[in-house]
Amino acid sequence: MVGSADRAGVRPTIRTIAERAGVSIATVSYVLNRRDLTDTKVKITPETRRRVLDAAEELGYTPNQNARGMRTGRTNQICLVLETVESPWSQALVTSLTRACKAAGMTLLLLVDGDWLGFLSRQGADGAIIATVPESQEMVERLQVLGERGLSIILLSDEYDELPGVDLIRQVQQPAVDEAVDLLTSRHRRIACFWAPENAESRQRLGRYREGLQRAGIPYDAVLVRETGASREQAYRDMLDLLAGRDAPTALFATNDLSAIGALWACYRRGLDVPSAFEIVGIGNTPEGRRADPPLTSVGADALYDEVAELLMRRLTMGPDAQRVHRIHWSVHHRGTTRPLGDEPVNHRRRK
Amino acid sequence: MVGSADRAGVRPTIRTIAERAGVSIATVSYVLNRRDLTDTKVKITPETRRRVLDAAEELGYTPNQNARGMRTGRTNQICLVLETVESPWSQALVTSLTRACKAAGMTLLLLVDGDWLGFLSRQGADGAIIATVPESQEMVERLQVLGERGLSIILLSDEYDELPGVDLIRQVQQPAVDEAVDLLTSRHRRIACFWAPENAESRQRLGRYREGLQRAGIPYDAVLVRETGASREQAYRDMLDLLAGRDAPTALFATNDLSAIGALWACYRRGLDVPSAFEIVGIGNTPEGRRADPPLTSVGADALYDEVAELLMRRLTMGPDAQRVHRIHWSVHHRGTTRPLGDEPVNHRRRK
DNA sequence: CTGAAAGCGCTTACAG
DNA sequence: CTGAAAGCGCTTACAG
Repeated sequence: MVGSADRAGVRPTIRTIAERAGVSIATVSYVLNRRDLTDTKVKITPETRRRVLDAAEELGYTPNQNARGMRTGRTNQICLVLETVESPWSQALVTSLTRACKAAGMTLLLLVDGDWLGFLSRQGADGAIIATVPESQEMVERLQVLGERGLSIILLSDEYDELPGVDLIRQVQQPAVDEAVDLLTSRHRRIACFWAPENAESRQRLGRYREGLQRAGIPYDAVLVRETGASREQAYRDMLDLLAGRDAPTALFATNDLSAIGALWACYRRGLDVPSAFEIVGIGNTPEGRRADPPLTSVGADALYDEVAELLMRRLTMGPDAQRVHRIHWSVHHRGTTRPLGDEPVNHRRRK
Repeated sequence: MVGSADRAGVRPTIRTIAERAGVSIATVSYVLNRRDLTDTKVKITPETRRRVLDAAEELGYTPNQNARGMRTGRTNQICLVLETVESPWSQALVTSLTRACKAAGMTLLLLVDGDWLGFLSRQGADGAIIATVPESQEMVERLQVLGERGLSIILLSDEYDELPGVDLIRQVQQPAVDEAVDLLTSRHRRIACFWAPENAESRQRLGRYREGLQRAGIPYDAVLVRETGASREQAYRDMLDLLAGRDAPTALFATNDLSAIGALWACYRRGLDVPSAFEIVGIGNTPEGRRADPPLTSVGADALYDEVAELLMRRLTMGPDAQRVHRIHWSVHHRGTTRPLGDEPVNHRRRK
């Protein structure tokens, strides 16, 4: 004697369970949400509880998130918005947040290059980490509105001093970036720069490179500056090209870790030892760079990824507080692709 | 004279719009869903339409996806379940699906290593591509139930002959893998193998390697077989180690493209030319491998990623059809890390 | 100890 | 041309 809800193709609801267990839907809801165990005002006999649980089990019941979300306003979902999934930076963020969400019993949803603002507007998540740059001022405003309506939003951006309604993670990059450039200019006169024209941060870093050269009295040479993007392969090719040319560089300032890694292979391919014959500095301080051989010297934050995850969890549990702008200071992480500090300058190889 | 819904922190609903525009909520819904333009039975005067649209605009209205989803049963979301976001294989899938979803006006959600079954059970998406192996038989059964209840599911797996309720994409790997092994054994006697013990497919490929050696009468040498995982870095180190040892290999059969790429760098670092002095075959036919220098010879499907995307869209628009098992045949993609076919065998380098 | 009922924000068949 | 009303599947304050 099966009810209509037993037909294949029909999802069981709490009503189906209630019928089968011979109780009201309220009782089913209480049992399923363990309200009878947590709230002293709700009392259910163990026997009723068992019947409900058994019925749910037999029917293969799973709650309808849409209904639940509409009622409670919560989704138990976190949204991470990424520009690409291919950068080591994104991957580190995914790793940190996956761990944090799992521990908190939440589901992490990645949104790559899609209509994330629409998704969030439609109540897709309780919190969001925006690791892509909003394309327009209007998007920023809509983001703020969402934040003011109660969505926990963390924006990773240096573009704004503050943004009411959202948490802003600002990275104080410049001092450390300048320090890295100065390190190279103190040891080299032919320093290549790899950058990504499509990336605003990379453009700024190119600016720091140029100013650094100026500080050191080194003339700017356009040949040494290559648009590699954030690509191992293009960097590899450009580096081969540079090394084959006359008056080749002896060091590289790469505006992202991936292009630094690509350059590293090119050095090996040409039999150039790093760091004794060639020095490389990357930017981002990514796990990927740390795994290179030798590990990449890189400018970046210390523990950005975990800090983001921690902030999100705090917001979700405690709500916003006064401190909504978070400054993360960068530093130079000296590793294997630069020689130890205090090393005397190498004799600059001149073909002339 | 602002209504209560104008307060900050309160989302406007169609009711708010209706009040402001002086119409019923039904009219608002019709206008917002363009029913008045598409359904001849619904007629709204242009003037009313304008009033509704203006009110929605002023209030910053966005539909509540939970309510809409509960009513319609649709989410307009697609879920891609991935084991990791770091493999080139995953990335290629993300690229293809992002494009397809965008074109179809759907939102692609990535779920990495989370409770994807729970997410799908709770009606999180209209369709799902499962590119991770379900951990238990029970999960497979739950997946089938979801499929039978109307969720469009595509499972990428060779573990099952068929799975009622879901679309199965099976990859016919073996003939092509054997062909690649035979190519190497016809030219080399010292052939390394890089594999990933945690990966079932990789384990099978190791089996094909061993059988291939046997076919060619080449003794199995455990020294040449390394557990590199799917990691550039570990493969790089293992390859350096192998090349430094006595009786070094002259070719590599890598069970995934990433480890093949890592080995390639190691060859360069050691000054070994590829493919003239060392040949490498990877598996996966990934974009990442194609971007290597030289492009990696790799065994894999031709256009797997786009085919998956296309199948999904077909299911979403037309529903399931009789053909629910899809076989994709692999082949050997000869590129730059192997010498042209027909080349005479190289003289095997022996240190002895 | 349990149930009837309201209501979350939508969509849509139906009535005017 | 437009509106009143039912109902999607839940949760929860309230009444017994």
